[in-house]
Amino acid sequence: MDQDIEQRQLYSVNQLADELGITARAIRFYEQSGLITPRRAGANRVLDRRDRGRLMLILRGKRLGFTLAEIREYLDLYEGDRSQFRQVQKLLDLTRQRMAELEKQRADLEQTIGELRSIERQAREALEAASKNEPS
Amino acid sequence: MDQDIEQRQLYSVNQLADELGITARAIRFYEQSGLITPRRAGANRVLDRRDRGRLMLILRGKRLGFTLAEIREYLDLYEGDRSQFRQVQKLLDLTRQRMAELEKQRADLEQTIGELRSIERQAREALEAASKNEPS
DNA sequence: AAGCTTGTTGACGTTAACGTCATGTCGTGC
DNA sequence: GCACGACATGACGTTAACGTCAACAAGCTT
Repeated sequence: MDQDIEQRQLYSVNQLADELGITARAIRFYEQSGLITPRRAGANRVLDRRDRGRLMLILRGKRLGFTLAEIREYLDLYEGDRSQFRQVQKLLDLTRQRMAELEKQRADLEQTIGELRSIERQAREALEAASKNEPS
Repeated sequence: MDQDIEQRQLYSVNQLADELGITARAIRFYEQSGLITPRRAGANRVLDRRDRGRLMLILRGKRLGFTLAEIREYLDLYEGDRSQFRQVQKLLDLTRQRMAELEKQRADLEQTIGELRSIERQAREALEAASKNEPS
């Protein structure tokens, strides 16, 4: 069925770790922290597309400076029970809260990038001026 | 003179810590790490506008997920010797490198914000639909 | 003079997010 | 049947960025 088709692609810890540029230890740690729940074949972990997707979200979260605990909440946003009022309310709250954080971060980012651009321009001009005065 | 006018505003560690929403311990730690070098009045630290500015840069850097070591490099960009070729070259390199990082981060950020918006919309619609079916 | 406040310097504790062994198991090729 | 490689599970080590606490000093205030 569809599931078989969709989830045909399977990985071992090391395979996926390699592909994502992390270590198997990290993946095991994420599992232990409850961020992913890969299946098993005997004792061995078997990761699928879904695990891969979550791992990519985890890595993005880390790049954005979130802790694993925060990332966990974020992941829950995706798969929370969307049928109950309370759940949806909480979802809405968390989402808005997180968005506020991210938008502040975006402002910081824009400003910093702007300043770096300015520094870069100054440095470039200084080099150009120097090469005019001292054409080796 | 101008300096006296500009730097009239002075702070104790705790004053400035309060204002910036951090602790005095953190400020002392930043000093120990070489990120700031406040003056002294006897044994007591005396912080001025410049220290305040650097601290704000430090905090912004942290919000952007940089380590203190990286922030230190970043701060040096602002006050590095801009008269020597090697220095300026290095400055240019570091700046561009950092800008690349930040622009990647910005992409991550845009995508995440977009996803959160979508989740928020879904949650909002679910709530609205529910309130139509069950008008308490 | 005594006490309170606000500061100082160590020194040690803490948390997050893994890294790094040590040791054990399982399937496979030879 | 045995070596080998890939995996597993503890257990302990590590780093960054402070928190916390003890012990002390200086400057008021009563």
